[in-house]
Amino acid sequence: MSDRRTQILDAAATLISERGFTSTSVDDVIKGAKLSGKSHFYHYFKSKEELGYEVLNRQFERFAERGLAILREPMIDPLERLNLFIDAVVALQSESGGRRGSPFGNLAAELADAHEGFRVRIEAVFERWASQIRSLLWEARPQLHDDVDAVRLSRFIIAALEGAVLMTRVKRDLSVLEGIAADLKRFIAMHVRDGAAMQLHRHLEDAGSLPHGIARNMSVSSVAG
Amino acid sequence: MSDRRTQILDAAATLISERGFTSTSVDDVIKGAKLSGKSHFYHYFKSKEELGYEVLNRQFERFAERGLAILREPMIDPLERLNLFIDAVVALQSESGGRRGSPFGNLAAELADAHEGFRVRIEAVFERWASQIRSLLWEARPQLHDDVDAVRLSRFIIAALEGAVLMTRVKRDLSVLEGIAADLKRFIAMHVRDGAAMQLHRHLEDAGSLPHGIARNMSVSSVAG
DNA sequence: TAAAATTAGGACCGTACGGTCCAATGCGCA
DNA sequence: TGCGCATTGGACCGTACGGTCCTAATTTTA
Repeated sequence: MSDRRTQILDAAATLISERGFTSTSVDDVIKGAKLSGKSHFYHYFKSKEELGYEVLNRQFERFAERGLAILREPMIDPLERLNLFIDAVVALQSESGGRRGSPFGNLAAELADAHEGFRVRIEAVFERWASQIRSLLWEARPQLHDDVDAVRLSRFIIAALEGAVLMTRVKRDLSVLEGIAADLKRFIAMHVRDGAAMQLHRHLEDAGSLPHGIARNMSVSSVAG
Repeated sequence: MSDRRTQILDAAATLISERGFTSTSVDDVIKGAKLSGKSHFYHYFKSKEELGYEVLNRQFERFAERGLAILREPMIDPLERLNLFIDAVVALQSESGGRRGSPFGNLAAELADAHEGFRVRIEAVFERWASQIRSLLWEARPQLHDDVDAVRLSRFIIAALEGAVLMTRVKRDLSVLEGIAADLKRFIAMHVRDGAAMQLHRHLEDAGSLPHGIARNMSVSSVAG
């Protein structure tokens, strides 16, 4: 992959995450990537659409590096990893001051109905994400209730996070995301075997500021039960 | 309010909820509302922006009629109303086959960053929505734990629903929303006083098909406790 | 019946968009 | 030296967009 290509992709990713795909013109991308003109751009990408697809993949890979990688850490208790992952999403959002949304959620809302090509690709991204969480839940299954539905729970986690990011953008208030993240952790804790963690959560209203706390308690409770 | 105006607003609402605001042209609206030409449109609206604002308000009012009205029903137990409301959101989404998203979430994702005028108005819509849920929770406070944070819980409910609708659109699968709705009910049940409802929820995995069930049990448990 | 509001229809404008084409210039590499 | 790729720069095209202006017919209302 040439230098210029990634340069263009980076510039496009920033612009698209700020203004959306439709509202980002090829000329904007050219300016952002400091290209000489359109022919320079079309030397690397055959269309704006193709650029969009590649940006989407690239965004996922970045997200995978920073967020999803946590879900795979083999040395940490799986449920603790899940909490760390939620913290990572919050942290990622903090960097843009709550202004920029999830790069997938944005595109999803903008293009899911209008553009089938994007819809399919975004669906695939969500599926890859969900499958990461599912396999983590599978790993944590000794600690969880027998009737926990990993498919449903993974979807719930993603939906809650996407919705939280959206509301955070609208309100321009990071505390919205922080609050929902903490509640989400409590919801997950609800699925942990025996009552210990379920009673516990009420003493951990400030779970957001103690991200490691809950998960450790989860492990303890599962060992106890 | 003249007949034509509402006709235009209806057509615009449909188009915008299908394609988004940016991708809906004034000419599209004119075709949709069967107007004779642009001058006819601009006779009623001074700009496309103004149209958008009014559509947003109108969408909220419709949503308020069908969905939010349930939250205010004085004769039904408040927590049961909350479950009925969640069912109503699912039903609303079913009508478009899961294709059309929440009219607010769509606009929020599309315009929150790009257009301050819309952002502020969408924020106001969410706030009105959240305040309805807050006052319901206030009404239900004898049944709830003392430490329930109504502001946070109302935000969580809205975020989860918005995220669920978004994912349903992307996957084109209504069962996603149904599953998340059921989980959301369980999350709410988690805030109910004493352990009865919390143990109960595990026997009500199919809460989605028994919307009245949980809430009735909530009332019972709160009476018992 | 006259004034006022609504409907109709079209020409027009400036701008922006995605995309094409072309000609010229560097540039490294065999 | 020559081949091929990267870069530069700009003209150009068709289309679509939001919005204005103007005239005339039709309907409503006082």
